[in-house]
Amino acid sequence: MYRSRSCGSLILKDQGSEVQLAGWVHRRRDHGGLIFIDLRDRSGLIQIVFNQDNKNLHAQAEKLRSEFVISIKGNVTKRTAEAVNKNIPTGEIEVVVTSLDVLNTSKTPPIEIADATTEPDENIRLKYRYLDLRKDKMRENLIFRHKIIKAISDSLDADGFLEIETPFLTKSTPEGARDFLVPSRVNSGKFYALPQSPQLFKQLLMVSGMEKYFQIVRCFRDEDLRADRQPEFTQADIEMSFCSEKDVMDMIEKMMTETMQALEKDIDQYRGKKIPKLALPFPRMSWDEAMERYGTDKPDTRFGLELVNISDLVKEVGFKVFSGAVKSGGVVKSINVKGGAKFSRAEMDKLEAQAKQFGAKGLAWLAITEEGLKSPIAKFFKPEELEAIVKLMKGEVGDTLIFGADKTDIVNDVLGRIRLELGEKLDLIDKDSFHFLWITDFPLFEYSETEKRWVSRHHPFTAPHGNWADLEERFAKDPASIKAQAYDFVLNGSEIGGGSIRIHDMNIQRKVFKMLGFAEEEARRRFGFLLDALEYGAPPHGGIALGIDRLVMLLAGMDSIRDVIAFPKTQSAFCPLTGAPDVVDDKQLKELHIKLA
RNA sequence: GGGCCCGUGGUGUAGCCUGGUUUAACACGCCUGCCUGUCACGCAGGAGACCGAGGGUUCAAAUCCCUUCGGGCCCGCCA
Repeated sequence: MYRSRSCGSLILKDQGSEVQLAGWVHRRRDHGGLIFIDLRDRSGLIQIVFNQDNKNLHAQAEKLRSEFVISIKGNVTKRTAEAVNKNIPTGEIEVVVTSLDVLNTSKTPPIEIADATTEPDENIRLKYRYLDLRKDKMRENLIFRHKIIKAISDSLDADGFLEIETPFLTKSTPEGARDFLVPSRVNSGKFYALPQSPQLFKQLLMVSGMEKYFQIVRCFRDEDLRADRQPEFTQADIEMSFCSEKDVMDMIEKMMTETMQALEKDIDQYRGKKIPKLALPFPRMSWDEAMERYGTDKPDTRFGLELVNISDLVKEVGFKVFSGAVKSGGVVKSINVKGGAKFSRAEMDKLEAQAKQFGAKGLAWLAITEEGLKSPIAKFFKPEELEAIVKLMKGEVGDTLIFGADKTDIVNDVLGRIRLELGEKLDLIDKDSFHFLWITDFPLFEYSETEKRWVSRHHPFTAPHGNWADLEERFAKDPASIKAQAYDFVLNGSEIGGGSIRIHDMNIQRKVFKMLGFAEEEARRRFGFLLDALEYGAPPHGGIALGIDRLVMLLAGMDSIRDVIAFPKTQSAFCPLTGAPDVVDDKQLKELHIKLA
């Protein structure tokens, strides 16, 4: 036996009892005759004391160094009033050691575990991840992650959902992200793909009559990495039968609320303050409205600075950039940057440079000052035209209006991004608030410029809104106007989940494949198993998948998904710890029937 | 595929712009010694980097230039 108690569990009431503890030497304070050690295990810290009552023991203690692993026996003692350390939970007590066992020594670690203020280069953190994870923050993050997953699982379990595993070695499907491929040894020249999500399997489970399925499951997408994107990531994948969109959203709201309740203390601790309770139901906003007001399908509603469409006001003005944009089917939108008039010319130039980077031709602006309107474009307008714009924008002295004029999607994209920049720059974002939001009524299709065809916005199994019978007619007329029974779940401007009601009718599914440009034969080859299944009494069904890593990151207030994943990869998809990916033996390649170019 | 930032003892940084008094500085850590109430203990002393790698410019390069490798943020990409 190495221990009878955990370090962090000791409390004042334990005084007088003899305990055995095991853990790591966190810090040592050697006073010569008296040695203090902060002993650390997963539960926390406790100060242990070596005095000179036992000379032999004291001599052993002198040799202890950072990160040595020890087991001790000792007596829990109340500290004197002056000696209490209010900074740690166990600060009222200490353990006077009576015997010491060094279980392992340690080299001086390249990461200072006890130093919470500095953070080594990420390369070093990942190479010595097992040390990095010893630090308080990382340990807390992993514990927090565990609790979130458990809360989600508990909530779904209580609701009658079954956790069912689905294959990792599966079939490559077109559409969507690039697949990770796994060569088959047994089937020469053939490949499995790792799932981008268990999408088709969970639908099949509905056909199987499982009714309510969930899985905390790894998904794989071979795309470039970002602060919030890893090639393998975890989803809470959910599917249910006989449900409407509202049923799914209601269910997720209940689950999220229960999860937030279960995590309340942890979240408050992360933020160092009480976080207000969530307001229910979460706001639901159509995709059209989100694009109109925020220029994005994942609006950060923690602050204002909304986009306002001023096309009607400017379609006849002399300024061709504005009127021309409207006349050619585009749009002119404006943001009232409250207090923006204080920006210097250089700051406005920088903002414009950013807008150009985002794809704008320029960024017009108009400052409302005590001395009147200041703007490089004012001279192109009649005074009453400017007045009307300022009035519509509710402009006041001290504000700056910025404008985007172009094709609708460019204006939305540019101003949407500029809005986020300004939100940060003007410090308008309450970092300790949680704005959950549903975006609904997505377009079913969008046109892909690269592929020169209509592609699914969500995925090809998404059910359209409206009458399914005249789907082809609607598609022929105006593909972009067809809305989907699809919804995204947004938190603070991040997409943390998305789902849809699926097509459960083989004929409709077949038609959608056709619209997407799959020949009958190809659809059969790629998705035949799904089409078959839909012919055997497939119930209406739908579901959603939540990105666990992002959710944990946002709730914990971290800036990178890597801080809530035990062993993540670098931006170049490399693992400094293991050295993966790496070359393999010729023998292995040969068995897999693979010849390198 | 593209843009921007970074790389200096074990760790985090300064120095670089404006090349030469730099024997490359500081903090943490590490080592030795002293110390019985510290808790980021204190005090005294010490070791440790030729500046990511390669090339170039120059009398002289951590410093300027080019190439390359690695890390980060972003665009593209991510149904």
